[in-house]
Amino acid sequence: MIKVLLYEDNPQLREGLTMLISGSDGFEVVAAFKNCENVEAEVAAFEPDVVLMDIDMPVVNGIEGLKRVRLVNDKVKILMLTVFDDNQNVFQAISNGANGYILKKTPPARLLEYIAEAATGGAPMTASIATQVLKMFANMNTKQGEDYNLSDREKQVLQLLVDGYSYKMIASEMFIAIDTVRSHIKKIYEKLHVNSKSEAVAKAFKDRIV
Amino acid sequence: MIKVLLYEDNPQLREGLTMLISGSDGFEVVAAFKNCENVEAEVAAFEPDVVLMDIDMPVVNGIEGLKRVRLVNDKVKILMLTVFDDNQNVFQAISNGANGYILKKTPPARLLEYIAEAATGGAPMTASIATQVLKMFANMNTKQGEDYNLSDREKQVLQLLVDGYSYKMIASEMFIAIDTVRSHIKKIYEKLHVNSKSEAVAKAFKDRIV
DNA sequence: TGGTATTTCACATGCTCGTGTGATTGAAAA
DNA sequence: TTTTCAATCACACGAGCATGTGAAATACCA
Repeated sequence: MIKVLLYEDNPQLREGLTMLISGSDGFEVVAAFKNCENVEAEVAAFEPDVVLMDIDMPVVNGIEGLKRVRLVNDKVKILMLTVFDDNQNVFQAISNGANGYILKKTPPARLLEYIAEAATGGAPMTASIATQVLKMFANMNTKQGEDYNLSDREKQVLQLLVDGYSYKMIASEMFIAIDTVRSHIKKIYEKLHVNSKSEAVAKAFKDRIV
Repeated sequence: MIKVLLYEDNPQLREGLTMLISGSDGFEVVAAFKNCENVEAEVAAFEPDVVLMDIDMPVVNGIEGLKRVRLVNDKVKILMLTVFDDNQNVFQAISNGANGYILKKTPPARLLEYIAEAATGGAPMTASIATQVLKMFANMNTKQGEDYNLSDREKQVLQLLVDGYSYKMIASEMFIAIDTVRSHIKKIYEKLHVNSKSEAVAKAFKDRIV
């Protein structure tokens, strides 16, 4: 028996979902609330396997509720439920440890499958959400900045700069004269269009040169 | 009719998959190869809707094949196929624009569903993979650095340092004396355990203070 | 009410950094 | 073969930065 705890502000939908879930073999709604004001206590009290959490709720919304639960409980599965596949919310939900993210327009039979999948450690997602997640993932690892055409030696110097080395330290680390370090750094500044050590370091981080 | 292009080094499995897919209504294997040596040309020639790409192949593996296709074609759907839900490969595949990632142990009926889902823009994933993806996502956004107990004023100064301002510029920007800037920065260095501008900037980036 | 932390400012010293100018070597490209 | 460029080193100057010491006003907490 999969125990479900439900958060949904719309009374009709709350009723409907409760009837759907509790009316199905192997599923049971242990409680249903209209917002997350006391979500920590409620999760602790009812010990659900899966929490179905609407995102758009008054007073305390679903994302906030998710955060609150995760502060004290990493085990319970939390399925976010929403009308829109809004980019920002998806990101927020996943970053905060949601186990799945499904749209309200999901057909009832599918919803039950998703709940079961979440209960067994899966990560059910509506197709459009899954696509979004992959795209976000791909994007955030693609933006390795422009190629500034740094030579190998210049890259080494920049790396040491980023690691907090002074000119003197770089010189001894690389077995070259301090004036050579200067001349490398001068070229680096030209190529990065900066004119100080700290700007170069900042740019190295921003553009993922290091 | 969904046109599938298949890459799989194992002859038995290649045959089996071809028969399964081509034997199903609405699906057709337009060609099958044992590695990705000429994947760009083959994708261009056969114009498949979905590419089924094994990861572990000799000569040119699936990840490399994925990269090659994505250099010239962002439209075709690419479904990665593998025996292991190996963390590194999943990450690589998704970062390089794969549309889905499924395990070979997937039952035949399910495989066809997944292909269809990929063709219509979804992102089919085996449950264990989906879970991994969410965890990776959650982890990479959780490491919000320690709290160094910087005061508001100190945070402002640090922000300006990161943006490449000199002491003089910070002073005029904040309407305070340059010596005040110095004293703020001295405190910042103490709190961050650094002793230079560029180290502070680096630490600000690393620990997401900015 | 007194300790603590923040914010403000001042003066001084010495090292670090940015820049200018110039030179040599060796390897790769035209 | 000449040109170009990366890498190396040198000297010098001035501005910027790190640090030390000291102090005063404000605010908050116990």
